[in-house]
Amino acid sequence: MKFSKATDYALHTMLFLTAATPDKPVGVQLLAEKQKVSPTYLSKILTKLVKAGMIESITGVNGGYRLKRNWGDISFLDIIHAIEGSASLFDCSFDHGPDCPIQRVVLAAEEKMEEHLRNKKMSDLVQEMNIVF
Amino acid sequence: MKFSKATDYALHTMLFLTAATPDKPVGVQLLAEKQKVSPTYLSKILTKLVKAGMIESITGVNGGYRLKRNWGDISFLDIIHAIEGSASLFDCSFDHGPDCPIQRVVLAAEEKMEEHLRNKKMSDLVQEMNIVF
DNA sequence: GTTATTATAGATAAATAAAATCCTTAATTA
DNA sequence: TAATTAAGGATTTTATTTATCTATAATAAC
Ligand code: SF4
Ligand code: SF4
Repeated sequence: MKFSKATDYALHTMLFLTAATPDKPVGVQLLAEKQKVSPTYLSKILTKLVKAGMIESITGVNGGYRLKRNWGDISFLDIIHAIEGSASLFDCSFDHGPDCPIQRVVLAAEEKMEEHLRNKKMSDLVQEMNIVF
Repeated sequence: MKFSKATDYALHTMLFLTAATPDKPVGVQLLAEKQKVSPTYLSKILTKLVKAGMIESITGVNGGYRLKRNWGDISFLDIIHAIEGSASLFDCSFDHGPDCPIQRVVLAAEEKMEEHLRNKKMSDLVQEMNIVF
C-alpha cells in the first residue's frame, strides 16, 4: 500500500503553484522539469486537478496553470481524493454487515488519517515553505 | 492506494483462529475454503504470520495453524506490517530534508492511522465476534 | 488571418506489482 | 511405510500504474 506517484506529483505541483506568483500561469513544461517527470503525464494529472476545481488552466501562448481563488481552503485530502478517488482503503469481499470488527477497526483507522489530511490546508504551508524547491 | 487482498486474508484468518479452539490446529484447507481463496496462496501468507511469530504451524496429519500464546497482544498493525512490510506510505524521490511540509503532513497523517491500528489488539475482538463467519 | 504555443483527450505501450498456480521438498503422525 | 500437511521456489496470470504518442482545440502574438 503506497500513495501513487501521481499523488506525489499533484502535491508537489500544488506546493509549487502556492509558492509561485498567483496570477501568472506556470506551464506544464516547467512544472514537469522541476519534478523530473514527463510533461504529458503530468498534464493528465493536472487536468484532474482542474476538473476538481483546484487550479485553472489557460491555454495558448503564455498559458499554463494557476491556483483558483479558493486555494487556501484546499486540503491535502482534497488533492489526494482528486487523484486517487475517494474509495475506502479497505473493501471486503462479502460484507457481513456493519458489526464486523475488522471493518470497524480498519475504517476507523483510515478516518483518523483522513481527518488529519482534511485539516491540513494548502494555506497552512505558506509560512513553512522556506527551503523547498 | 488500497490494502492488499493478502492483508485482508491475513486479518480474516487471525479473526477465525481467534474464534477457534485455541489448541487444535486448523488446516489451511479449511481456512481457504471459508475465504474462497486458493489454499496455496493463503499458505504463503500464513507463512509470513508464522515468521512474524503470531501463529505457529504444525505439520503432518491433523496439523495446521494455531495462535501463539501471546495472541492477545497482537495488534492490527502487527498483522498489516507482517504482510505489507512496514515502509512508509509515502516516499519522496528527492528528500529535501525534514523541513519539507509535504512529508511532515503526510507522515503525520499516516502515524495517526497506525496509532489506531496499533491500539486495536486481537483480544479486543473477542467479545465483538457474534455474527461473523 | 497565420503561426506559434499551450492544454486536452484518446489510444496504446511499457513497467511494475499483486494474485494465483504448479510442483517439489520436508516434517509428522498413524 | 503411507497419508497428510506446511514450506518454498519458480512461474504464470492479471491488474494497476506509469509513461508515450498523436491528434485536436484554444489562445495570443504577430
Ligand atoms: S468479516 Fe468483516 S471484513 Fe470480512 S468479509 Fe465479513 S464484513 Fe467484510
Ligand atoms: S519537496 Fe518534500 S516531499 Fe517533495 S521531494 Fe522534497 S522533501 Fe520530498
